[in-house]
Amino acid sequence: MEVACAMPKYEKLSDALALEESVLRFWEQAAIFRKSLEQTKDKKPYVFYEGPPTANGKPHVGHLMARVNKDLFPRYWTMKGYYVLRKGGWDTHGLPVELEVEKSLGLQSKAEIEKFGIDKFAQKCRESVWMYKSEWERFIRRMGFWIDLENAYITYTDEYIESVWWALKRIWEKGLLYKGHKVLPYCPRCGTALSSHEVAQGYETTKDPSIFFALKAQDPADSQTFFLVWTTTPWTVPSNVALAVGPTFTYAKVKIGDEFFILAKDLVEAVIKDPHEIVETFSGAELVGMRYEPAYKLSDDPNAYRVVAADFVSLEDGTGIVHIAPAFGEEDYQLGQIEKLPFVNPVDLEGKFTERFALAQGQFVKDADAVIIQDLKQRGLLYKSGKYEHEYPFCWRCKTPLLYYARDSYFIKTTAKQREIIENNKHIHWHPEHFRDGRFGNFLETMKDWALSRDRYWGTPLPLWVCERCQREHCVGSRQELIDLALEKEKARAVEFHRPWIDEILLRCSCGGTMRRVPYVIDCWFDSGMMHTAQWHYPFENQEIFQQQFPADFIAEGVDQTRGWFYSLLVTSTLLYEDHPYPHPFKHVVVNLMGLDAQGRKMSKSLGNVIDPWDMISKFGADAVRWYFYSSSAPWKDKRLSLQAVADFQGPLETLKNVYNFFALYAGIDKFDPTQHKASVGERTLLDRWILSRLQATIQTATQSLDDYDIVGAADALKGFIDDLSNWYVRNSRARFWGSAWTADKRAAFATLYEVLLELVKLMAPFVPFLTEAIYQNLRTAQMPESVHLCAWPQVNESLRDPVLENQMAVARQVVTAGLQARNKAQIKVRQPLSCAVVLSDAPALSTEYQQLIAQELNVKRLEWLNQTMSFEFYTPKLEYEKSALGKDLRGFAPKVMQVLEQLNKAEHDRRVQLAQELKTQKKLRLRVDGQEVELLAETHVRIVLLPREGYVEGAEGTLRVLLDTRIDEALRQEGLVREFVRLVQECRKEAGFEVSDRIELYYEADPDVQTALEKFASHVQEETLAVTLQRNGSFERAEFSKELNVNGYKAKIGLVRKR
RNA sequence: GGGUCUAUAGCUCAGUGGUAGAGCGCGCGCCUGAUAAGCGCGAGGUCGGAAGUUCGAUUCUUCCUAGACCCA
Repeated sequence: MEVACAMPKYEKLSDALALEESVLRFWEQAAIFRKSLEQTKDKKPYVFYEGPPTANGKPHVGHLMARVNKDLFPRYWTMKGYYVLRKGGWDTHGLPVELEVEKSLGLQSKAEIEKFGIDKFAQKCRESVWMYKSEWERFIRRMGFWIDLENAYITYTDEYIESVWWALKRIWEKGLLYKGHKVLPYCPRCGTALSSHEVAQGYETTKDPSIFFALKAQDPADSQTFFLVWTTTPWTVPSNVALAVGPTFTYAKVKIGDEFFILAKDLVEAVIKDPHEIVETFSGAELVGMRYEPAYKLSDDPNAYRVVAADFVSLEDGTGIVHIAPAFGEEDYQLGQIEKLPFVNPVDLEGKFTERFALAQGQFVKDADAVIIQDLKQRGLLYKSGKYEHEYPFCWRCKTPLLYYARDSYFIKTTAKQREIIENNKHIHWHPEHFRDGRFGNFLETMKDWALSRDRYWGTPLPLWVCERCQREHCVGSRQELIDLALEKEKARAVEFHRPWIDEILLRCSCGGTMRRVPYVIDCWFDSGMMHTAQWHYPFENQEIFQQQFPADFIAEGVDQTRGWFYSLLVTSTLLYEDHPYPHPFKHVVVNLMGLDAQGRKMSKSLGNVIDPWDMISKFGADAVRWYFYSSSAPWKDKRLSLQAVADFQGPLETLKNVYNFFALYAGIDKFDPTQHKASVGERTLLDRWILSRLQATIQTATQSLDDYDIVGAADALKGFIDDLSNWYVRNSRARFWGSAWTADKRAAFATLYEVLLELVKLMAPFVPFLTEAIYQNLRTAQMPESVHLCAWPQVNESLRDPVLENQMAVARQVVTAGLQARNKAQIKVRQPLSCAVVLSDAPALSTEYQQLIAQELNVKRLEWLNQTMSFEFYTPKLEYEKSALGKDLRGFAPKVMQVLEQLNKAEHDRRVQLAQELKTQKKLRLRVDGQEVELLAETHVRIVLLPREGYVEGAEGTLRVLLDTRIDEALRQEGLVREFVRLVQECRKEAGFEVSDRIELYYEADPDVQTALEKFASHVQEETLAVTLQRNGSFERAEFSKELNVNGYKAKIGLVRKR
């Protein structure tokens, strides 16, 4: 694209893909994004936070869906005159990165990583996070997403980490960072515990074994009595140290064969399928204290292997007797603490059995299930086994089943600030609103402390040092502090804040001992959750920018971030900035749902239904994809994605292009100069004033909708306006663009459409930045901003608003619709002029201007506007009668009366009018039937309906009716012939490839009827077809184009010569 | 098992305590100085199912079914 010259270019638009490439080049060459920031940099800020992606995976549809929203609002607020700094960001730490590297290096475990070398491993991780960087840049550029990637924050830099350390230290100083020993979901493959929001990402439906096994009661009385116990994790049976019962439940002793089984009475029928009888019942409390023989005796503790009471026992499934293994369940662990049960853990950190459980030593626990089941069976302890389908958590990255495992971990005591976090959330504007108290609010209500530490390598090191001598713990909050406390200060000054280097820094304890760092890194969600602060290396630098850019006005991400980024942002911010007024760190959040496939199924690699965003972009272009997401439905609705779906929503963009192309065609031909060809308000026609008023309404709705973060509402308003512009304004204004002289009317038409298009592309610029830019570049004059994206957002001009006009025009359009309907019914083409159309409406008659418009659209000579519904000039009344009422009141006389009424309906028009008027004024009708006087009541027995009179056909729209006089006299017939002839000539012009403005010589031969008509309307024909001459039997041999025609059944032949 | 949301025309979606709407698609037409465009009309719906509140429920309530997401 070139710099605009004095006159707009009015070029025809190229296809979407070429157009967008050319716009991209223009933006880059002219540095439009940078200029948009420069021109607003002293304005009030509108703050956007980028939720950082990881560039070690390719961009997918989910990113696309969030990113279209992330781009829309910054563009909008920039045009509104705000400074919208859009700092990019990259998430570079954590398990996902490590896993990629492990895979590429062929490493299988933490032991292998350590053998390989943590330093080399860290280096590989640092490189790996940029694997798809160029892919991301290509994607972001091509979609027209404007974000500052050059100054993006990167979570692995020392500066970023230092800010995170600062935050951790503040939390530590508040006493909210503590070391706990808790049962946590643990990934044995990755060798680390996971936080609740990570676990939340990995639930899958899976089938696990379901076994009912028997443990022999040490019943003083004797015999073969067993506790019947249920579990879906047979591998935890060796760790069993107790059985829990509900003290208030009733338990039954059931006899099966020679053996007795104890289980909850209510579950007997569900569990026991063998012939059985209940021999005894007792309460759970009575069972407490009983002892049993474990399946595997791994503890000698006298507290082990007894029945205890617990309130979490349920009768929903199982047997009402719960197997307790404190090493592998949170409730079990807590019960173990209360009951002082031993802690039996024969499983190592890789999830494999140790020598403590020889039967399955070295086996992964899930694989050992089968061995244990087989063993129980052989020993006669297995009552029955099967499969149980349920949701079970897997590691969100490596898909290994998680084990609930008692571990040491550092926690942030988020529960201590739960009230503040919930209160803060209440002030955030969620879109959709129900997320605030619904999905997100519920999550906050059930909040747990944040399990922060990870036994891994590539992440922000947890800045806690512990004294080897006195065990004192210290949290380091900055590099300076590290240097101050370090044994080797120079080393601390230079050290990179990553393992293994940071581990080499030893600190001096106040007791004189040496402090060593704990071995953990932290959950990478804490990293990204700290971006509000760490992106600026605050508080070490950028105090002012931070103040300006905190909190965010707006963020947008997918629903999967509910427990991820949304949560980590809110928690870190609430913990750190307790004095800051709510809400923070974001005021508005737009949540989008995930993409589904065309059948509504979740996209997954295994189904093979994953859509690559590039498929859509390279087929339709970025605008089409963007417009699809904006206009199809709200972001938080399910989206069934397919190429067809995108194609289905392109109508408005095509229409906009057509309107532009129409305008450009004539503006180019007539060299319309917006600085010269102006029109005052008084010179604007009805249609001009109407479209300008509609434009104001559209500006108002679009602005209000975007202010409310209602994207689809704004898109709907724009769609409606484009439709009105094309199908009413342009459609009815075309002839105004053809005139050769610059009359006031022509100036008004050009000026109006020009102004409307300019405003419209501004309104649409945040949605479809490419198309609008291309149109703008063709319309702008040298005085206007260089790019549509540097323009100010349109303001409503109240003086141009005219609601009355808009309402009246709506009525006019109704009349036209009803009239065309009548033509359809009558099977008379619009091209055939008719003498008269009659409007019946409760609305007051429209003024002449409207009536002319309507007459032109309906192609009628005259328009009658009637208010009263009882008009017998065009309608003839018909008596309708109520058979049931007549039958009830007149009995056997009724058929005769009906016969008479039928006859009256065949009477002369005048006679029927007379009856109708009688009925109307007197509310009754007197008839003589067979010499008898009969009185019929209006409404009860008879009522009047109006039928179009002979020669009229009716159409209706709402309460409005339009009658067409369908009688065609000779004059009308001739006009119809002429118009048909003109149409055929126009078609030939097109077929011959002439330009719309080419003058022609026109020759014809035709049947006499046609000939007569043509002679009569010669000048009209010439005007319409731009024929400088119209000759009968002219020299066809000269014609560049000639054709035999069928004019309403008459033969004709024409020849065309183009005049140069 | 629990929570949030969704269910309206073939498809994508609006909407309302009082006879159901749009766009796309389909059928039939129309128009053309927007020309590989444009427009009109028509068909097509037990408003997911059941019960309740009400004079009246697609709308409000409860339950059920299905889907999406989340939690355990």
